[in-house]
Amino acid sequence: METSLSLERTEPEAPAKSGMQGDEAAAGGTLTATLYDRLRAEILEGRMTPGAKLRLEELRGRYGVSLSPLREALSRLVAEGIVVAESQRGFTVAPVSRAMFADVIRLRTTLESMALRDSIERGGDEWEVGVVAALHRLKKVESLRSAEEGSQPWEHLHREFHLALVGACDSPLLLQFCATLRDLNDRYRRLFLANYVLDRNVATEHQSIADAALARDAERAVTLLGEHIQRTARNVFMVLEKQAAGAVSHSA
Amino acid sequence: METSLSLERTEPEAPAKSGMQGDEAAAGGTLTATLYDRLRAEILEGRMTPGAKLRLEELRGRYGVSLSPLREALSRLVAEGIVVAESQRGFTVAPVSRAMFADVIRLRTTLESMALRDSIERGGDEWEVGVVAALHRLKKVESLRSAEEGSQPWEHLHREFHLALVGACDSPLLLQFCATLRDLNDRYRRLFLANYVLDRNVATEHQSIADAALARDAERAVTLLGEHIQRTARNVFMVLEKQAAGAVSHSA
DNA sequence: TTCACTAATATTATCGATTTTTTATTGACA
DNA sequence: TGTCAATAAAAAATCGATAATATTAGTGAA
Repeated sequence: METSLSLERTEPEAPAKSGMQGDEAAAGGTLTATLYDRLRAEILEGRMTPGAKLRLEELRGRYGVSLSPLREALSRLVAEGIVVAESQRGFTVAPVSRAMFADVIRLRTTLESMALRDSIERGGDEWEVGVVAALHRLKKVESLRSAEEGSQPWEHLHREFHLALVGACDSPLLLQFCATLRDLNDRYRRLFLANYVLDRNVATEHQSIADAALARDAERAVTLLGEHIQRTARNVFMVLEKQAAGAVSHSA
Repeated sequence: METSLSLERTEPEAPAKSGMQGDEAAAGGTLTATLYDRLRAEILEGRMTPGAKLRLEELRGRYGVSLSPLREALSRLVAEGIVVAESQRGFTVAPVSRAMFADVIRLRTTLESMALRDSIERGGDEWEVGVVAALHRLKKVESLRSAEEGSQPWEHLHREFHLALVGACDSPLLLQFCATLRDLNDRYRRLFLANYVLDRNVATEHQSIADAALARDAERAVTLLGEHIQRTARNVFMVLEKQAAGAVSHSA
């Protein structure tokens, strides 16, 4: 119930972040940055139980580092709302809730629509190329079937596609907000739709959105994007409601 | 040029934050939280030169603490985009730019309008009371004249007023985004309009916005709020443009 | 049995010192 | 005089240890 969103961007130190979730921690940087990337990915990819205690000693052992960089990485995640800090009581993985998810979906739909509209309006050739390319790569992976929705490569390309769509939006801030919301959205999807069997043709949806966008039909593109987001959300809600309150996830 | 916004909220450890900027670090908590509050306030209140290097040794001396809590506090600010970290090169105060400010203003206007609309729609008695009370307190301070715009108490009450306006919006996330944007906005105002002589009746503007909101005239309220934000922004832009590129600020 | 209190244990928060990397300085060489 | 390289100084990142705080276990009284 309490998440903060941070919005960073392309900051020098933490090379990964939103853009490249799959890609493991970029070496070379500081230990803090590496840990930040790894922890962030673990939580956002649904590999950590919401609300779970983050024992420092355990993490220290697991990653083979000292407390300092560990606490620094956690501090960043706290500011992002992905981790919660309680005075004198350490850190815990941010909890999940129906209300929070509903909020995320609502805002994401609104903001990403704004960004998409803007992008369609000012997008040039490079933008069009980017969208087409991203869609192509995504479709390729989907056709392979070796990777169903939720697989690492699919996740990455799916993110890239949505990124490409709004790529021509000229508000860095808005794009950051969108990225944050998408991250939060995806966390829920991965947590609650882990082994989910597709009941619809997601690929077709992406195709339609891209088509509308490239045809500069903002109205239609925004509508389709909204439906796209809502559909997945609906499925998450169903699972979410089946599980009384707690967050029944996987590993710890 | 690159800011991240964080959005936190009412997190247990850092009691202050957006809500109570003036109020110094709440004791009792951890050292990290205290430092976070102090540094955040210093930067946001315009007391630190944008882009300035944050020498750890110096800060350590100034606050009489060790590196650990200091670095943790800075890490949080990094995630918020208020401080920039460069790998192996330490921390610097986030820079300012015309483009960034323009982005902040644009998004703030949009998002705060959304929040205000929502608030007007669902606000109940308590909300109305809150708005009236906040406006009253603000007017009182303004009439005192002992404190012109920019004074500590004025800053606080001004923030409270804007907060009260959108108080009935039921999207915590949206409110956090708004708070973040308001913080960034205010940073520019304080940096560039430090000793600014009012050329307009800000008090009247607040009154009008409140009136429209309480009359449930969302359209009018949103319009007035937008103009209110734009007017101050215009003044900031003027100063901003007079100063070639650099940020000519005060201390530090 | 349950509550309150104290002792023991575990965990976190902070510190001081060490290692690593960057930045500044100096001097050789063209 | 200017450039480059080697070195010295400064700064940042990381570590291991200590102090502070919370949690658990245990004991005795109601």
